[in-house]
Amino acid sequence: MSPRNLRAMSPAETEILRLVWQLEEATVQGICDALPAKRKIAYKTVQTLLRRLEEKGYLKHRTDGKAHVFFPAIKREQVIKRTVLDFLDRLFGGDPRPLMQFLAEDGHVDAKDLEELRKLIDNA
Amino acid sequence: MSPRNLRAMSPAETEILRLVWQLEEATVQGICDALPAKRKIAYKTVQTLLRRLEEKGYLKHRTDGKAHVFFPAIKREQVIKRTVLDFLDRLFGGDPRPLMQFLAEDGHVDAKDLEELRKLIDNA
DNA sequence: AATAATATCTGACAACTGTAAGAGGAGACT
DNA sequence: AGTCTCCTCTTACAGTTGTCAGATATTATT
Repeated sequence: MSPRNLRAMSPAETEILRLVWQLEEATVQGICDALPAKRKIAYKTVQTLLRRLEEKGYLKHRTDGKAHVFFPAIKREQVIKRTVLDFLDRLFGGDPRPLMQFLAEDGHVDAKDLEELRKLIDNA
Repeated sequence: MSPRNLRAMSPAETEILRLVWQLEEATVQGICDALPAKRKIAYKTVQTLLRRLEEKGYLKHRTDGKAHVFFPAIKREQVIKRTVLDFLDRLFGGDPRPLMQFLAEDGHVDAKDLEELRKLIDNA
């Protein structure tokens, strides 16, 4: 139960969990509708992924009418933290700077964003 | 052959590839020695992971004496780019800012690092 | 030359993943 | 009441992953 015992989620599961976070709670259909147009997954597949996320302890559901409404069982921040740190370890040996640098250099974060982040830190 | 056709690497493979980058080139034994003390993997397992990385096109090897010396077949930057962007997509829908913010807030990057990065951008 | 040490090559195998189809229930429409 | 539609529940299945062991080859050593 403890987030320490969380089985890792697969890439496809991660994709789905993100959408649940975005919608705050969601039915299978809801997730299907929220999928990026580019990314076509069958209803049944989404259902499987949601079930597995629940089995692994990331989600819970309640029943609303005939449909299941899934919602997070663990705080997003916790999942993000574990996931990012794990990623950082494997790809960069735990050093976050190359990642920051990549984000900065590849134009994914511009100077303004960076300035905001700087303030965010200075004020912490 | 084109990096466009690269099959995704698994987490364990990523871990190993990072060590090859770090050592620039490496034998199975070299990787074993470079593994973090925390992370115990059998020689044979490392061998399998290196072989799979080669099958997938991430590594090549030459023979030196009786041992294989593995080295990158694709530029690290390319792999990093694909891997990070994929990660970003799945976990954050492609928006890098929450990731930057996480890195900043969780103290993994301090104000000084951030300042450096800011310069890096301003001068670009 | 026989032996020890060290490698590779090949094979294994259960668990996990991605992807989905089929059976069957419950409410809505005719 | 029968049928259409939308769900869930159960089952499937090949490919990938994590983890290694056994057989065999090559180099070094005695």
